[in-house]
Amino acid sequence: MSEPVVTRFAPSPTGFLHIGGGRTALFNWLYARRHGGKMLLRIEDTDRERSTAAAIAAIIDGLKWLGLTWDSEIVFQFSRAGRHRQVAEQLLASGHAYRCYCSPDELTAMREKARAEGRTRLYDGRCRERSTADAPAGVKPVIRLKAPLSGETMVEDQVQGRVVWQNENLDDFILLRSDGTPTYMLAVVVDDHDMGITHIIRGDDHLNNAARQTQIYQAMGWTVPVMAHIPLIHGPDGSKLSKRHGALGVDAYRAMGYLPAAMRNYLVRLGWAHGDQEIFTTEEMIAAFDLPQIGRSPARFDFAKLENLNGHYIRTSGDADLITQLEDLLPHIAGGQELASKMTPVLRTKLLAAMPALKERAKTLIELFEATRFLWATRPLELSDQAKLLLTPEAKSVTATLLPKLAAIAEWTPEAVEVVVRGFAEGSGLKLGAVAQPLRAALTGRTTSPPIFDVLTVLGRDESLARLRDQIG
RNA sequence: GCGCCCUUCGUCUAGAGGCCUAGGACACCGCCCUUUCACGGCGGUAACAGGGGUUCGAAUCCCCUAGGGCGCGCCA
Repeated sequence: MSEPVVTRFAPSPTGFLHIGGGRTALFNWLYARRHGGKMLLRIEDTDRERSTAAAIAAIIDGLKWLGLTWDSEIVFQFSRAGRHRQVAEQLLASGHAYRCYCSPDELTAMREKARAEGRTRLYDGRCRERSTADAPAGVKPVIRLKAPLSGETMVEDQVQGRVVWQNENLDDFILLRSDGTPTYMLAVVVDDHDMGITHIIRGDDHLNNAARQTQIYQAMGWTVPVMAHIPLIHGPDGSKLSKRHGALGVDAYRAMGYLPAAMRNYLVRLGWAHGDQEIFTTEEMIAAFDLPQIGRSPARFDFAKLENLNGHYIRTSGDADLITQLEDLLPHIAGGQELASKMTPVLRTKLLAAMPALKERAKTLIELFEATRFLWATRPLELSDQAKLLLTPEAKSVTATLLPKLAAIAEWTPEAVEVVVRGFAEGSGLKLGAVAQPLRAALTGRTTSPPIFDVLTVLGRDESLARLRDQIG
């Protein structure tokens, strides 16, 4: 209650914003909102080789799509290198760090030897007591933290509980590289401190780093922020999330037709629960979210549940809003640009009219879009060659009576009508679904959702026709 | 190899010693609704990793084993 909460999301711009990062951002955002605090965004671009402007753009774009906003200006870590170096020098001056002249080759040899002898691969601290007078000429040193040799380092984690490391299992890690740039370990601590971060919420792959970072905080005499290490998301088979599973950029989820609200709801329930509640509005999430309730075991990514949730959000979305969502989606799917150019006020009116019936049966925006294809299609509708094989004399005769209506309302070619009627006539107990099959083939050769209004039209039901007129105009 | 973390239905989870013959959701299977597909309703299959303790009593506490994950870089 005393100090205002400040959280942060700190991705490294070496790729897209993947689903795990999205969840971490969500948790940080929720926690900040819950406590009336702020969430800051820091781009950890100290790896100049791998950081790209495209990745930064993708991360920002992904966060915006998820509806996650950050406060203040974005902090670029690389720009703070001077400050990081200053802290390293300070640590050196206070005796909490030392210069190490070990060459990469020497370190590799040391690790190889340790491995061969079955010992730990930690740095053995050989330069710790080496005086500068003994420094080999021409070697640019790195600066290492003079970590405590005995005792223990403890992290009071909001998710993991109290985690303790014996200090002999922690080594003198590098703070400043030989070229004067800071390592991740130093940069994170300095930035989190300078940015006034009160709560660090991040993936539990950083749990081990938390111990080392705690040692830096202690060496500097700084207050250690509250930490919460959340379990990583795994693939459906329990292994590490790979691209094959769901380690896609959030933009991929947008392209698959998932709604931001559904993503948020799915992500927040992955590893976190609030009793039996499954559906959360953003406000409910904010009100209920808390760190200790987050589970400690990794959760598997399940597309089926995401889809179910997405279907729920599509059904409960406003019709006009869905059309907006579809328009936003168009640029992200194949051939979408072309279709986008076909959007007219008339088409929009038709989409709006059809939406109440269509949104009930779509799990993704892609499915919803496919269900509207009959409205986008150029009329008269073409008959596929495969469908022509279904034509029979009986169908043709029945068609004659329905044709005028259909031509006027649905703009079908005679052949298309015949195919459907034939399918309908083939068995008295024929289900509408059976009719839909040849119909699909007849229309555009597609095997996607049946254009239900067109089917009803063919059936000649006055009621259906009236409804069709009302809804599609 | 060393260190740290984890382990309840197929999946996400509820569960903080008796309320548990373990609850909810997704998925799956039936039935109902329905002139298709959905939605909705009703019902069903399905789990405390294994073994030892502690306790009158353990999914809940302790130990061991097994399995999984993460870390051990002049990457972040």
